Amino acid sequence: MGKVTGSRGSYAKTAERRRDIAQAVLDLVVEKGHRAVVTADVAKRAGLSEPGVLYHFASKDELLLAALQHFDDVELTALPEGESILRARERAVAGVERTNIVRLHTAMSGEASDPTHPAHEYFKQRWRRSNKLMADSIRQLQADGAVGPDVDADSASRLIHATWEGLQNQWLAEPGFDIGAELEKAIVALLGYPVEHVVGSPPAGRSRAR
Amino acid sequence: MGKVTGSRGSYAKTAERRRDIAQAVLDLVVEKGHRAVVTADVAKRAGLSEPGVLYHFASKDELLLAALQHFDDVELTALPEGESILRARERAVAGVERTNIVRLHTAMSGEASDPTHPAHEYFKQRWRRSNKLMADSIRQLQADGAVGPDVDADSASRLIHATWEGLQNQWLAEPGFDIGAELEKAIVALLGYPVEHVVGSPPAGRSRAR
DNA sequence: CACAAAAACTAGTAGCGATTCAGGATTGAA
DNA sequence: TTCAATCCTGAATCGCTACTAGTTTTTGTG
Repeated sequence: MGKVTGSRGSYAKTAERRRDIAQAVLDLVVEKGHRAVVTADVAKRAGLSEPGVLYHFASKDELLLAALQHFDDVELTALPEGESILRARERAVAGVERTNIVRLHTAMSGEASDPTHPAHEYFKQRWRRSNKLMADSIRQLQADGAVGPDVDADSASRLIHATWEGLQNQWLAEPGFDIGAELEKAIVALLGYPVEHVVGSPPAGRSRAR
Repeated sequence: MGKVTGSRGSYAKTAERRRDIAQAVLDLVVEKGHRAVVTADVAKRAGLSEPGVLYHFASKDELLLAALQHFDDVELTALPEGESILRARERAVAGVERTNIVRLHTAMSGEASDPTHPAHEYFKQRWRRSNKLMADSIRQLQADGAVGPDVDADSASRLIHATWEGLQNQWLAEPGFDIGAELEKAIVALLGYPVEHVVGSPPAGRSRAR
């Protein structure tokens, strides 16, 4: 049933408020790790009461999801033009201050596989989008003759992303190997091509057409 | 100070009790998903009071860890002799009733990358063990001439495991592709060898020398 | 066997933290 | 200006983990 009356839509400053809150969550995640984040702290940092925060995001899970999405946004817009996204990934994981974000990403991706989880759709879309992006890129390389025509672009894309995600997990458990170098090795093996311009989306930063 | 007196060690039935509890947790995880598991239910199912459960496992995280380890045990011992472990993995993931275990595994592997998390050591050892296992297997294949000498066994092992873990995540978010077939493709690309006997450890089942 | 001492357990409860409720303040379209 | 929709707050509520203090069971020892 459509709403007969009412429904005026969000007020002007609401979008900004939501961004502030998401930023507050992100800050706290980076500082303390997502398990130590409590809604009270989020509220304090965002300059809002606790129910005030929950008015904008219905649950804590949605708060964490908002942080992840917010990170996607700021990360992507901050990417230096011309820098290979592959390299950007390496950078993204190397920074200690981002470790906690990757942790959150990994943990949530486990939780979110439950279709009732608020972040379910997010992760699903995320995989789709980045798989498609990279698959297209591979097809382009094939058209250019840089990659053989026998390579299944969709499958290769899937495998490259899987490798990336898995490497992250290993790296979290025990750092001390060059995650970028390993990934590149996998790409070369899968495509038979020393890639420098295969694009996709970083672990905690989805591609976005601003 | 060493214990001058005292310290009699666990009683006879304690190991069994702990197994019962771990089994109870595992059952509940399979039934409801790990997020819906509460210690009260665990206690009820194990036929014990709540503090009684917490006497054996200090926290809920340890309970979940116990479930994971318990699954490793029963899974590994139940593996039909002669069946390729690669195939076993495929089977393991395909079963719907195991989905919740994989979820738990993934989520926890995110949480556990924090060194203070109870499961930190578990996951670290797990990667090490299975990496070593598969690397040795690859070296064996190289000795047999089935795999070229230019392949870096350690790196390949790392990448295969990473791929496996990543494929699982994708599969959880959106099933509907042949996870075993994809993995095999990756293995072939990385080793240049149609492997049937490369061994490692399944996603939620570590190798154990009973 | 008895009996101390450690281990295994129970009832009760403290207390943290997410969520809800019942309003109050603010915004903006008419 | 008016007034409904939106946004936000203080004060509970409630589910859940984990602790405290004391009780029963097990088991080595004489």
